[in-house]
Amino acid sequence: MEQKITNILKQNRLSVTVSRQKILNFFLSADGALSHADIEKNLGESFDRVTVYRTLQSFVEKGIIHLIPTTDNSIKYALCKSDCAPGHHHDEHVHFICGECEKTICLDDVDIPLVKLPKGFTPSRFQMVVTGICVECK
Amino acid sequence: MEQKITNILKQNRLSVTVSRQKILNFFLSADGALSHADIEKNLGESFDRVTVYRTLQSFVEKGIIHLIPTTDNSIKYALCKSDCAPGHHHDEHVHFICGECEKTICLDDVDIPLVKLPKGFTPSRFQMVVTGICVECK
DNA sequence: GCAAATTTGCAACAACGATGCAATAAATTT
DNA sequence: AAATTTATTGCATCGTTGTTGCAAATTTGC
Repeated sequence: MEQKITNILKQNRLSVTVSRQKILNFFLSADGALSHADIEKNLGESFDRVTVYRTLQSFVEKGIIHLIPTTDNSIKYALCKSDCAPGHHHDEHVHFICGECEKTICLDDVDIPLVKLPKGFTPSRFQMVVTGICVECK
Repeated sequence: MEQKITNILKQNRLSVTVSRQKILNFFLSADGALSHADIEKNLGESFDRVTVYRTLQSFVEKGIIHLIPTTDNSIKYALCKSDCAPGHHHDEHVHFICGECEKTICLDDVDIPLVKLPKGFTPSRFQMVVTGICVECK
């Protein structure tokens, strides 16, 4: 586990630091998407807010995690599947936001269906968010 | 036009005030989705920030406008089609965010395709965001 | 183990959004 | 149409979120 985390960081040409290891570890153990606040809460007082922000930024840039669109002015991050590469994300799955537990869940097995756009629109990325009640909450 | 705006407000049991009229008018004349900042910029110094926030909130509650999910921690609002009702939105169309001009466009004619969720998930709302380059930008 | 390159923490700052309360404006009543 | 009730606005204030510059501390490569 320890080794796996180090490998992921090295593969992405990121220095292996304690904060990056801890944050990445938290993503690997978490079941859903995480917000900045979730991470800070989990890490306690060990790191500065700024460090967390910068760590998340670098993870997004390297394609280790991806952003999930929300309507509530919050940013959520989730681990990318292994076939994500810098600049080229393969997170083309549906995200589910539970209105009860507020968790954001990656439905890795649910592909985003294709849609036909009007003439002239060139899509580069499709994202789909479903709101409702998750399995756990009922 | 003046009359149309007043009617919309009255139909939704909202007092007809200058700020609400101006903001609603801006939505009717705008082609894409608007952020709080867009609205403040457009209105100039005429209204307090708080008034704009509260106006947008009440419009969302009444179903006059709806929220659009974004990944950049900003809130965008767009006019609902006429068949929106309080609590029951019919904004089941695709939203397009242009990476060039940064505009968010409602593709009213593009329906969100149905997806089959895993057992136990009860969906209440589907949203789809496509990023890319819009007609205007190329 | 040492020098160069990164990363971290701190301080300060800006933007965004919420709330309580008094002043103002709109809707109702008579 | 004036008076009363009701709803909205503006102001002050506060908290959260996210950014930037810079010196101190770590990591990396040798």
